[in-house]
Amino acid sequence: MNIGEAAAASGVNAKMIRHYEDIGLLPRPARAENRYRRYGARDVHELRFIGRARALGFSTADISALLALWRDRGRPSRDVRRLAERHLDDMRRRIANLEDMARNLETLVAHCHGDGRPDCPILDELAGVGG
Amino acid sequence: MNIGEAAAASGVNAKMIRHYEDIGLLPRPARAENRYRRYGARDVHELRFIGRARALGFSTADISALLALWRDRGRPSRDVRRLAERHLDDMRRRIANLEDMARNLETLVAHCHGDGRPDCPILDELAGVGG
DNA sequence: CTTGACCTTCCAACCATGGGAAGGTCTATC
DNA sequence: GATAGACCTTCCCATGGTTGGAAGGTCAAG
Repeated sequence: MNIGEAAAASGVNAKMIRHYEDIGLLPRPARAENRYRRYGARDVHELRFIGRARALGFSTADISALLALWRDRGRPSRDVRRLAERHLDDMRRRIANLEDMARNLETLVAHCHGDGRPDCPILDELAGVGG
Repeated sequence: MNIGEAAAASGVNAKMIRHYEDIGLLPRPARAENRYRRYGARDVHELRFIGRARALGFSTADISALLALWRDRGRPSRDVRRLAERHLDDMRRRIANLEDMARNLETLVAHCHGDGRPDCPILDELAGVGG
């Protein structure tokens, strides 16, 4: 099947399929006589794998490692879990950062009249007034 | 004062000060005879403003708007608050996305032995096994 | 005069994704 | 068999925030 069909079948668009090939995440596929890329069921399977990993927030570097682990039937599940835990920690850190910022901004917004008057605690805080 | 002192005084490093100038966030400063940028207390104040806004997660585009609102003494606080609320919504969306991913991955990690055995629900899920 | 710290501009990289140009190929329809 | 439209190819560029470095000018202290 051509790249467009593989994209439709996997949910990964053609542009990204070429990109994943570029960065070595996917092996270079066989080419037809017209130089079109040719994909099979196995490729679509890997593309779906990538799509699901992306949906869990894994970076392409992580996905590369996950694919290698997946291809290696005998790998210890320890390795997979460790990778997932590192990613989880990273996400928790990002969440905590965002929540910190959101909480602070929420407080400021709550104290801002938000009407026609010019005085505004949000700008005051940013300007370092009384902070 | 030179850019290095302004950086030290504001907490925004020199590289970023030049960048903010490039993208029009800051006015181009006066230059000394040696072409060095010259900054004053007002500039340091604006840089601190930018630093605090970045710490609240505002994009440079938002900060540009906030600076304009700040400089305009008569602006209605409504405008500031609206901008802040949009940013808050955006952050909440990002948090929700991350939490979704983290929850899903947590479940998978919890079900993975994480020992020497090869079977791993994380890879199974990514591969679409039983999913 | 030399050394080292500072400054200048310019170029490039990260990451994932998307847009688009310029050109080749296939398929359906007239 | 011509033409249209959908598909494919490679290539370059942009995003956003930040960092790194190269190559060169300037200044202060020794």
